[in-house]
Amino acid sequence: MRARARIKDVASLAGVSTATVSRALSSPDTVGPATREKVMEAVKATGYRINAAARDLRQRRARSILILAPDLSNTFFGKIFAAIQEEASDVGLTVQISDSRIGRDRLLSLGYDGRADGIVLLDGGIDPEVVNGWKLPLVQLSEWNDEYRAPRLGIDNRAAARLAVDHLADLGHRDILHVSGPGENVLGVERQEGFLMAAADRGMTATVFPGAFTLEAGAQAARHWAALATRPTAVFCASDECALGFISECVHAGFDVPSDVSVVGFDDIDFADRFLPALTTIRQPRADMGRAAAARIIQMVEGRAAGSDNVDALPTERLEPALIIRSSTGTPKRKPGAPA
Amino acid sequence: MRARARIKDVASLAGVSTATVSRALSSPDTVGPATREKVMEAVKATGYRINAAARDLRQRRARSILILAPDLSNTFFGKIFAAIQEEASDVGLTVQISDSRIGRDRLLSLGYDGRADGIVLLDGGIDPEVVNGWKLPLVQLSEWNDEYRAPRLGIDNRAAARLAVDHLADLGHRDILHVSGPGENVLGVERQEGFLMAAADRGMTATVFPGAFTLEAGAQAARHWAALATRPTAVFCASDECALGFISECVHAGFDVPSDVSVVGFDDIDFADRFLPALTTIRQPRADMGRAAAARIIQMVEGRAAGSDNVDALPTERLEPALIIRSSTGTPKRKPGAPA
DNA sequence: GCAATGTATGAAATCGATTACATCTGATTC
DNA sequence: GAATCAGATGTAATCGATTTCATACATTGC
Repeated sequence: MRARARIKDVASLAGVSTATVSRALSSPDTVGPATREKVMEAVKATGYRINAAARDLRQRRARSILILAPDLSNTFFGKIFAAIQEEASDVGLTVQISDSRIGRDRLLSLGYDGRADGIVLLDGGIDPEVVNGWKLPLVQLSEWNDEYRAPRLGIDNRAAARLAVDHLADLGHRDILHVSGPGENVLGVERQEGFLMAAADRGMTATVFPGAFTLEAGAQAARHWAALATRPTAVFCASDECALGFISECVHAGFDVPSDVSVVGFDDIDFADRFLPALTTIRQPRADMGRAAAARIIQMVEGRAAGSDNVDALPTERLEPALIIRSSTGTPKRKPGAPA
Repeated sequence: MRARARIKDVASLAGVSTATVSRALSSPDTVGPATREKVMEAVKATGYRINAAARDLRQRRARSILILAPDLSNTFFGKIFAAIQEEASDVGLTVQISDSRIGRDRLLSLGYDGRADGIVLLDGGIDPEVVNGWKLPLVQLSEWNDEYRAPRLGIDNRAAARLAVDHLADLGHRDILHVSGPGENVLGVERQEGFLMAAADRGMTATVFPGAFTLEAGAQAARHWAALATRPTAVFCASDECALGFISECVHAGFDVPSDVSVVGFDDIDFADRFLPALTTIRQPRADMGRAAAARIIQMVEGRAAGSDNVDALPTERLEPALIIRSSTGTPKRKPGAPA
């Protein structure tokens, strides 16, 4: 077997023109049944597969979507990637993936070189000039940035934080701590705002430690917490990883969770329910988020191909977070010496 | 601003031919300095970006590599994806990603439609006919299959299992259990073989529970273990997830790790050192694996482009696993009633 | 029996770049 | 001053598909 067969080879083997082969493959009902048969045989005989570059060039589409995320190794993204890829594959689109922190020029090219028909953006921290410079259908997922002209999909992080705070309030906690996400991140900021507002509404004493979404940030926050003169009886962490880091460090320091401190995480990663203690957390429906983003971007891409022009303006979509109560939260211990 | 600028637009604005623009961009030193300047200005003025489909068609390369993995959401792959993407991006290649279980025909197309120059394959379970049917540079990473005609990169799983067994033997365990990977998976098979051989060499009693790489498989194995009349004092699990599931279930059933049972995992995922107890495990250098695979596939792709023909035949490469000792393993409890 | 219509097919233009080859200019050599 | 050469640039072919338009033929209606 020599080089790849081209459409020309199929055509001459079948004794028809390339136009007919093309038609037989892409819209079979426009060619005669006998011809179609001949073509299909020739395709099989030559092992012909379409050359995507040639087709994409002619049709000015790429049949591919691009996912941009700030850190591909973040376990939070895995399920989202999988869901997007599944939806995309179902409609014949391939998926490209790239770290969104690869440098301005490379990034601009990615959205501009005709290899992607649409972009799912999981990073709200990219220069808006770059993002708005792309002339492609774009969906913001999970994170967002008000300056991007693109619809947003994700949960309401303020409301989600309120779920956590209300749960702790209901358990009887009066003095609570938040280990926040990184300061420049919208998700962290909104969760913190939701935390503070909800705590105020419930008349609770609220403290915030600036943190990050990482295990290490949680561990560090735990050390600060432990050093406090009067320690809050409950902690709401900006991510599950942060929460697990917090718990881990607390336990190592001799504290018990939840009797010394209740901990609520955020995300509901796979390990959350197997951790010891199993983690109470706010679930983000990551697979749903991925599916919704994929559906939206596909709709935009196809809509654009079909000529409707206002598909890009479809509105923001909210998905529902849920409070998952497990074993890392409980009622606060009575203060030593306090009345029963 | 209208539609995207094409090379023709740049050429006429700069007052040169398209050939000159092309040369000014791809090999600047072959055009005169004044011309180069004019072209660059025209590029800036028009906002021109190359159309990748056209370039790829003409050059018969895609400047893209494809990663195929059996489950994109598996946390094990994240670091690998990130490492590959980083290396690829450095040399101007984009990365496509797909689940490798998307159906034979789609899969065949992926390696055949000219959109990828090379493939990194993380799945040893694909029909060899499909894999060998691709006429592309190919690297097997982590998993492999002897019938694929492609170099392999990964650790020696038998030797890795031996590290775990030796560690347990050194601690004084005499009766050990292995919760294996899924039966059809080479990684699971080799780890099991390594386990059995090492246990035999050390004169230990060895049992195997068929399992999987999942949390749930570990939990289930723990229930079986707990039900045993004489329980092995140590367990080697085929993955960290499995190990965490095992520990979690044991603790819930009232056992203590490591005093009732020592547990060794495999992979060293990020959570391993924050779990309670911190998990003793075999580290797979995932970032190194990704980097090595990327380097290899890039070498093959460039080599092929440069005309050398035997790059595909480069040999298998072994990376070193390491035993990471943490808190989930310890000396076995003396049997009740046994002499001190 | 003839115009009108529809169906199947082919020829050739097209998508937007790269590149082989031709041409032109000016410098170098003898 | 002619011959040679190198460097810069342009012309046109090319990559491999899709799609417009034209054509050939069969079918329908009157």
